[in-house]
Amino acid sequence: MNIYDVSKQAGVSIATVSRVINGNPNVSDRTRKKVLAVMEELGYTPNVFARGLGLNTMKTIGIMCSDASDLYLANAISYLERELRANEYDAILCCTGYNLENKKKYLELLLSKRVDGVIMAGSKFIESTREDNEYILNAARQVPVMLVNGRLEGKNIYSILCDDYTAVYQAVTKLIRSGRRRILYLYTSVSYSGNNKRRGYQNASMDAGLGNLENMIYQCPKDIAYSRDLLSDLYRQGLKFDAVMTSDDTLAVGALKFAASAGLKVPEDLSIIGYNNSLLSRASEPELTSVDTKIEALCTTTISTLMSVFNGGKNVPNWITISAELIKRYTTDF
Amino acid sequence: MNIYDVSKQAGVSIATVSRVINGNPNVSDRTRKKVLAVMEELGYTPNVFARGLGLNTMKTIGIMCSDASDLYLANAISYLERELRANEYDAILCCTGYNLENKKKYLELLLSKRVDGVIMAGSKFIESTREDNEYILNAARQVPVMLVNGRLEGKNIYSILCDDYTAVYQAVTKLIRSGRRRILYLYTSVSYSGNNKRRGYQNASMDAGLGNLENMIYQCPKDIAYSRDLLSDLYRQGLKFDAVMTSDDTLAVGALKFAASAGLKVPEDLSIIGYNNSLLSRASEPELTSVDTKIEALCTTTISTLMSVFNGGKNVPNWITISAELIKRYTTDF
DNA sequence: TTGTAAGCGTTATCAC
DNA sequence: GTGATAACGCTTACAA
Repeated sequence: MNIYDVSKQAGVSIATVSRVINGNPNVSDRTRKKVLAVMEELGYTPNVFARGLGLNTMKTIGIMCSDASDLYLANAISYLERELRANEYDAILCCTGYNLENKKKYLELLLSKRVDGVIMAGSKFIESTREDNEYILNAARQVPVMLVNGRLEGKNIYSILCDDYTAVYQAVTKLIRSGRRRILYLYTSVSYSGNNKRRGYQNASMDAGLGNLENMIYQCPKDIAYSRDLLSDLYRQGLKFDAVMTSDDTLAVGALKFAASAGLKVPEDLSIIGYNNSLLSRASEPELTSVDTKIEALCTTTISTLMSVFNGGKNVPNWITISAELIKRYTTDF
Repeated sequence: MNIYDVSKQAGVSIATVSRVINGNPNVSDRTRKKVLAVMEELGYTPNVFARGLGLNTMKTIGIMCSDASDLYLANAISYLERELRANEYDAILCCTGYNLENKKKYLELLLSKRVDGVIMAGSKFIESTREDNEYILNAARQVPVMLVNGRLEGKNIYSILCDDYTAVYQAVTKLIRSGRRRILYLYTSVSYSGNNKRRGYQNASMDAGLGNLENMIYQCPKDIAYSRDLLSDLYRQGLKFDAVMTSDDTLAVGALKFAASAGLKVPEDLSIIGYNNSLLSRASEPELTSVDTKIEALCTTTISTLMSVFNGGKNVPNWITISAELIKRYTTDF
């Protein structure tokens, strides 16, 4: 069942059938209807491989993410896929993990599959040295590369991010204004986004005259139990703190568990702010005040930008920032 | 840059180059090395579209899921993708939502993309009438269809599921043995898996001489607040219950919130059991006793089964069941 | 508006 | 072992 069968049955040439398939206007209505009818009758479906060969594209985008089961990334994937499909693109999913060599390998793999573009979801794809980011710059020579919540300058590379700096700055400022003085900052990892959050924390406390609080900053694996135990340890060691700002809801839930175990009241004795406004922020008790990082807006913007690139749009911005929003719940008293 | 360029440069025919690419043993070591060297030198990558055209496959599997941001499905997707990639298959992700027409449309779409197989992740693809499942039977005429946690009999259809019946039966039996008599059952939706859970609940209470408890069974949207409010309403209306068995951790978290608001102690006044052993079961306070439904095992089994089908394996079972495991935490006192 | 024919870059079947 | 060469099913100039 191919284009020849259809053309024969419809009494036209394959070129005409092809025109009908591709919506070419240079076909008489009568012919178009006839061909369409035959296609329907024969249950004909164009062969996408042959099509890909001729057009050198299969309208497919590679989505790379470190871990599709991560709450934040799972949401991102869901939105990205929805938007891609709305634009008639398929999404090939590629979970890379966190190892650089694997990320390189998988990017190569996607390119060898001739995807029309690559989306890197999450901040874990940008390394600290220029050399280690070379693989992305190289990829961008072949197809547009979209960084959802990552930042890298380069031709054909587009960064769409949340304004994490301002988000944390404002959240911490609110904590300070509500009377908190010893605010702990817990973060999971260093990345462009991670650095911005940290800067937001430090600048907010500097601007409020509390110093940069270097000794109030702690890294912690993205794990509830780790976070809880880290805080318990610090508490036992005598560190005083009346608030915890985190870079992820997971850590905030850990802080909540620490508070419960230490007999601290939230938010009276300990205020806590989460990040990402994930499901966790509504599952915990009390529910977390958290920063909504606007994943959906990030994703829709990513895809619309990508489509602009495909449509040859001039002046497509390489760097788009979206504002976050602080969602107040019950772990803060402002 | 194509196979002709390589063949010219290497001084062999394209047939030989093709043989090298495809690991055909009928090539002398000397020639193979030569060709490999030229491919390397020229940075040649085979064109997957041409390849697909010739082989009529691009080693791609369509993964359908209702919602990639759902905790359970996000995990499933993550495992499925990992296993597919380990077998050198790509995964095209397709989030369908819950509407039947959309599910049909997307399945059609995937088939028109000539995927080599379709995986339906989650129990939401099987409808209650034979007629509404026809679209799956039809698809199975073209490619193998794998149902992860769904059940449908048919040629070329493979169901891999968790033994939900036994899981719930045993969990409820434990509740009864620990002294609970008025056990509420909260479930999110009817499906093959949903029915089995419900049967497990009913049979356990029947077998324990507590009757079938028809009036203790309630449906509730998969939402923390809904679950909390439903229980609050029932409680206010005077319904007595000393335990809640749920079909999903989300509902169990809602039960926890209800307990907190009603001043009920967990597990003393109210025992709660969640389902799926998701992140939520560790984020809540106290942490949920929950049924681990072995998603990973389900997914690895799904892919290994699919590979057996591709390899022409005879006697590939159409129905595989995996046992769940009850994870005891702090919302039960057994 | 329609048809002819030349690609597109492989794989696979023959010969040799 | 290796090389011609015919598929594979489409798109797209170029002609008519």
